[in-house]
Amino acid sequence: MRGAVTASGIEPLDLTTVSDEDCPILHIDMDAFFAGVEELKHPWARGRPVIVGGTGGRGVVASANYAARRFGVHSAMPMSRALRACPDAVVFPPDGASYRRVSAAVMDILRSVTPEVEPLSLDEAFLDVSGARRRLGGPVRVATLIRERIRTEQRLTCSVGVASTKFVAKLASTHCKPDGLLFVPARHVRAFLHPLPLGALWGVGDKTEQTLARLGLRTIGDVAATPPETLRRELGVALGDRLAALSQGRDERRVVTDAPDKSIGAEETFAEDVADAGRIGRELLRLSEKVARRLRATGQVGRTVVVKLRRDDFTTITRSRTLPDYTDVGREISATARSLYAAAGLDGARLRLVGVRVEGLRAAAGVHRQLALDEPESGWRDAERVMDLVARRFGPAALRPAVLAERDEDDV
DNA sequence: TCTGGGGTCCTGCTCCTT
DNA sequence: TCTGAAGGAGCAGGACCC
Repeated sequence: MRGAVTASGIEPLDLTTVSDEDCPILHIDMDAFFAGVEELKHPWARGRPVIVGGTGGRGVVASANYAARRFGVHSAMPMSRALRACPDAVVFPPDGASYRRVSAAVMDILRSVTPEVEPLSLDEAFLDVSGARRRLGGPVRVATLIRERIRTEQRLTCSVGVASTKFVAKLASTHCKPDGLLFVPARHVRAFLHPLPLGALWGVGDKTEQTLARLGLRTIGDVAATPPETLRRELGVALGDRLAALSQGRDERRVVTDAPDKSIGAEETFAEDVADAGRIGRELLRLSEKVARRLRATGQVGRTVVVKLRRDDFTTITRSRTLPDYTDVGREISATARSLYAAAGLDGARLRLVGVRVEGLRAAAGVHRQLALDEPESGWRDAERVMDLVARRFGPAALRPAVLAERDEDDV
């Protein structure tokens, strides 16, 4: 689809009749990105249903191409169910390195258009192309150019929404998938938004949709017609106010090019539920080392350690502790994580998932670290930096704590 | 049907300090 | 010196997004 929203609906795009001057926000969304990259790597799979996702007993679909989607397959669907719906699908396990490489190339294309690029994930980004007008033309022309370059240089398709705000641009790109371009002029925003279902609103998932449905609301237009006090009372101040604004087409968020990380974490679902405290402790150590490595690789330190534990009945508890000092040392993170697990009183409980996350991040360079009285100046921190160097040279499995040595580690 | 992994944001509560 | 209010930090849990 290459169209524009008009007073009478969506029509073929004709810039001689409508101006895109006040709509500088672009939302670029790659079509079935992971599946598309796999099709490039494995040309024999082209034209067949392709699913990317975990192939273990508890895997879910991370991405499915449009041939697979015709069978009802969608992301986050359990793989077992996806394969029942589409038994002839070709299944690939996720290959993060390839996706990151292609994503970086796509982001380079976007940044060659404007430095005002806000990546949302590997396959999505917002752009503010106000500054590119003189060099490249108006927003719709820039969107067309980007689509052509991604197609010819990366052999992938994407969909682009063009609008005056982030929220509407994102809805527009979703609306024209796959391989589309949709321009929503500022004066037609409400006509575009109001017929859409509640779930299209940013921040409305299953629970919120049920709450709003109890009030008899079905569409974004219904939300727009509801008094803000009612939304606040039912959903809380923050969400109520946000939905009231979005439903009217108001969205003050700017394109942010360098938002700092708030947290870094790692988690793992066991192939089968685990009750053995020793095994859970080793998993917490492995995840802590992984998180610490990522902190050091990105030059960050953090202060709050959060442990996530999910029981076999899917109830999830979290426990956190804020440390006296910032850290990027795996030993410190794992000692805290294991002590939080011990204090949670889940000894003997069957767990399906454990996770470790570090919050309260800062740039390591800006943090002066206070040594404890009994702490040598060169300790685990230096040892782990040497381990980083070894891992970079010989691979991540070359060096690891002895208690993890019996495990194959392919996800570091 | 049976639910991954990486995140952000919000709310409500407790505790501590001023 | 005691007490209560206000505000901030820390913590736990839930909802949501891709």
